[in-house]
Amino acid sequence: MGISERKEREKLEMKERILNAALTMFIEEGYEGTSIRKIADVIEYSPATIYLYYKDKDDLLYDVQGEAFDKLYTAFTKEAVSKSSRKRLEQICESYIRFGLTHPELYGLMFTYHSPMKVVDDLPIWTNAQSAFQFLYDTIAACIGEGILKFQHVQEAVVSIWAFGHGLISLHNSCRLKVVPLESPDQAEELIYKLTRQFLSFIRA
Amino acid sequence: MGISERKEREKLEMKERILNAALTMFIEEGYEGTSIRKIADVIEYSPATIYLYYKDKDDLLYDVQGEAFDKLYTAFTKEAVSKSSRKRLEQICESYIRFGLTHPELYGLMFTYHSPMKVVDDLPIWTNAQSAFQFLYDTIAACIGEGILKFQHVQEAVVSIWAFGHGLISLHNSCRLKVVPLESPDQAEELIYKLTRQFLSFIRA
DNA sequence: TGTTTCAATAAACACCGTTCATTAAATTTG
DNA sequence: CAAATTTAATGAACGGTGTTTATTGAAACA
Repeated sequence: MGISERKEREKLEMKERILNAALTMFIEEGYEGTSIRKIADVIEYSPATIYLYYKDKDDLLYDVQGEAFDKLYTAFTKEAVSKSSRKRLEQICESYIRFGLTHPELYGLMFTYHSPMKVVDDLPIWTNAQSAFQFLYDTIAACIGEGILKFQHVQEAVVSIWAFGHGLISLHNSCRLKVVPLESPDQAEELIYKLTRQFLSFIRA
Repeated sequence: MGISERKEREKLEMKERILNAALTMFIEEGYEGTSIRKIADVIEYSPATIYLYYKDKDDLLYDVQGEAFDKLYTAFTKEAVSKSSRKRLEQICESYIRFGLTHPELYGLMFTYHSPMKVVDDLPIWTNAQSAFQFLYDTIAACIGEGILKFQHVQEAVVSIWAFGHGLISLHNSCRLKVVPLESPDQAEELIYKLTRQFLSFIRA
């Protein structure tokens, strides 16, 4: 009975086609430019077909968010490779900032938009962010273990460092840094990298 | 010629009626629950009428954002009154955090949603945030003048402190702190206040 | 009183997410 | 192989959205 296996494989392939179209559209057109109808157009199926593979749009965007977190985790494992936990933390932060500035729309889906989190509301845990989060957590735990950070509790350190980086990126990506007089867009990005390094120096023991 | 004056007054009154309805609806129903048609329903006019007073929905939401910033500035002036600039900075931060946690939807309109910022795109400056921002800026400038912060440049201090507070609030309001194992929602809020105080201690000279 | 100005609106346009009865093809059964 | 059944796909509709425009009717002016 190879038929049911083939059908299941085709089902997965179709779901992946939808996901890829959604991911591409999201990167190129952003949240507002990504609609079920346009995705259906791209994959040359009717809008109703998408609902055979995804419960609703939030469900689909949750998987797109998952892809985005895969990209972030890949960036971490490629760019934060130092054996020194202190240096690795710096590399993670820089990698995180670069990701947020380079992929603003994906970043919004990962950390800002409510839509994909509606799926998580019922669930006990938000698995999409798990790998990337664990990578940061472990590195900070190592730092604290070595006594090179002012923090005593890993959880507090993680939330603080994350919040600082996220605050900078999200204020920048949402154009809120416009209240701050800056000479150029480049200056804003350079400031963000600088302030991150400065923050890390402030929390060093 | 009192007629043109009366007409202008009526025009302003109508615009205010629309604005108040939008503000109330935004607080109670949030961004997604606020539509032109529902606002029109509340004020008992047709949807098209709103477009005689506001160019588009973004234009209206920009004014709602302005009202929200007025509320924040009022909170600042009421809750951050210490003569000590160091203490006043702490009061501003606590006031900011409390505002963000108490009015999540308004906070999103002020610092997250793109919609109201489309109006600012063409403008040279984002005036809505001016007063509240200046209040923070002046206090930090005083702190640096007294040499009680590790920062040398006011701009860098403002962006860093703001980003830290904003990061905490926005991660919390968008449910992203779900990756962090916390025992209760209350614990999350208490953690946010604690980390803010801790951050301020880290940047103290 | 007749004319003009203008605020308000009904109706339409072009989208959106989503549901459901119908169709047609693939699979299983007799 | 033919008939019955399962199932993937869809057309059409529902109720919603922001926005535009031609039309109406009342107020202001001459």
